[in-house]
Amino acid sequence: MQAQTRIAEARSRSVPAAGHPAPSGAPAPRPGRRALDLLEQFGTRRTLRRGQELYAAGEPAAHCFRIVSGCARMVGLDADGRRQIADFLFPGDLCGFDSLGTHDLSAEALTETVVVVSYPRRAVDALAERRAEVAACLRDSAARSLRRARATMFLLGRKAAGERVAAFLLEMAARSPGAVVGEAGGGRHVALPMIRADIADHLGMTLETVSRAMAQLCRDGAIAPARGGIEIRDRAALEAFGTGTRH
Amino acid sequence: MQAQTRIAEARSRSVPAAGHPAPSGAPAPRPGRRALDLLEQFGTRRTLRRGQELYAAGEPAAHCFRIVSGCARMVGLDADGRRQIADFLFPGDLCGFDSLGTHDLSAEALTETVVVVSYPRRAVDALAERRAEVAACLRDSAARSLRRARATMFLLGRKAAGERVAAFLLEMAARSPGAVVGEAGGGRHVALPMIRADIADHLGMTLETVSRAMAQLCRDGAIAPARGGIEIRDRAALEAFGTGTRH
DNA sequence: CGCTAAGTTGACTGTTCTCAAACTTGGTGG
DNA sequence: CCACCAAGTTTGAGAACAGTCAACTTAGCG
Repeated sequence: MQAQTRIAEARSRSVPAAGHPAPSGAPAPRPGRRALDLLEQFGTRRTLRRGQELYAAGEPAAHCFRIVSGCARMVGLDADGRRQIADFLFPGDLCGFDSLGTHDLSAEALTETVVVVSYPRRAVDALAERRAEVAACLRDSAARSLRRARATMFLLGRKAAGERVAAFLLEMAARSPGAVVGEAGGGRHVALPMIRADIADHLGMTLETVSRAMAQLCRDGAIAPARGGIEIRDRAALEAFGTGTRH
Repeated sequence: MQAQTRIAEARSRSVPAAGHPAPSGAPAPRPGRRALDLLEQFGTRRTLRRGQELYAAGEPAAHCFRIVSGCARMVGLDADGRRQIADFLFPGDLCGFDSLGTHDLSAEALTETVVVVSYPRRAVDALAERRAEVAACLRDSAARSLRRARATMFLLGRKAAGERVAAFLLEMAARSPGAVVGEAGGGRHVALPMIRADIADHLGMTLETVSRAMAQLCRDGAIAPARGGIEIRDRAALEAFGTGTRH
């Protein structure tokens, strides 16, 4: 476990463990997300097959999207072919709204079929211009993305392999479609529509290390393999896993 | 060098190396940042000493800030005392504008004195409500923060130690006060107001490893030590450094 | 001119990567 | 119906990058 600059007085002001401000806390009020209903009239439905792109990095951001069903991933590639998955997207999630000019990442369908609603950027901007509540909603959405990104930064910079996998599974449990906020955990099924390589590229590690960490979690009885994902058997064990190992 | 999921067709749509969309490219138009001048009437000036907090993580976001002079850091701490510096702030940079409800990170003065302008959150929100161009400006600012955060995620997840340090120095060169956009590089002085531990906590490594990487860069002739920072001697060498090593 | 904080360097350890092989799983076609 | 194949996953053995611990040097400051 890497211990440099270990701050002695680690007070209550700590970084949220996973992506969410309060993973099992308040039911997330999402102030005025209803405001986006005004946008619905401009939306057109689209269906994608697995691996297809909603948009590519560098492309002019002409459209934004809302996931209706299925899952997607937001992918960054560098010149060497190294890949970083910034985030996974589930039904209800927005993407492309926080791009300026061009998209900085690609968005790709993860499941066999993904249904999205596509909004023309011009319509979004025009509506935000006229209706302050829409602008506020978009600002709020961007702030939420930023908060999630920062939690991921913390995970990538300061957590050991085991901790990352455990945090990832807990986040998936909280975000997956059908996740019940405030669920006590235990016997909870968590769908993992992405392959190991995707998880690895999200967590900044190799797929082998992901596999090993999950095998260890199974041996510890924290999780159990299940069709298309895992089942959380011991939430406390999952939360504690990997602490005390960082290089 | 970690090579899993190395995508063969690494096309042109690649992640920007450092934090900036185009580090040496277009002069960054910043559409309508002038709009924030409307906010100036609500701003009050404040001076902080080194180590003092602008705000603490978890605190209600009652104020937002603009750095006038000096530098600051945005810090996340977890319960174990592990620290992650999400970003450094330089004169002209905004912070606290993208918080919803509470600040998710702390902001702390880095240099001996930091002068900031403080804006009451209520005034910011009220102005954004009435003036669409202000709302657009804030949305734009949040998008830029998000883009920077994603570039850092890529760096933390997929770059080797040497590459991280090199990318960091190049980013500092681009962002430091007095940075001339489009400067050819070579003989360029880069101020580093933060200590090694800060750099380490930003790059997700130990201060010893940061020190070793910088020593190597000096030996390679890419940089040279200079008072309060470094000097870039060979920009190309700096850009190429560390590629070909990732575990 | 000593004191403290910051930075450097060395030796050693270990977590994670790399390479490689075996094993599932699901789909296809003979 | 089952052999076969491809994609994905698991597991093992060894290497190496980066972390840990520790000593030493340098810089700043009263």
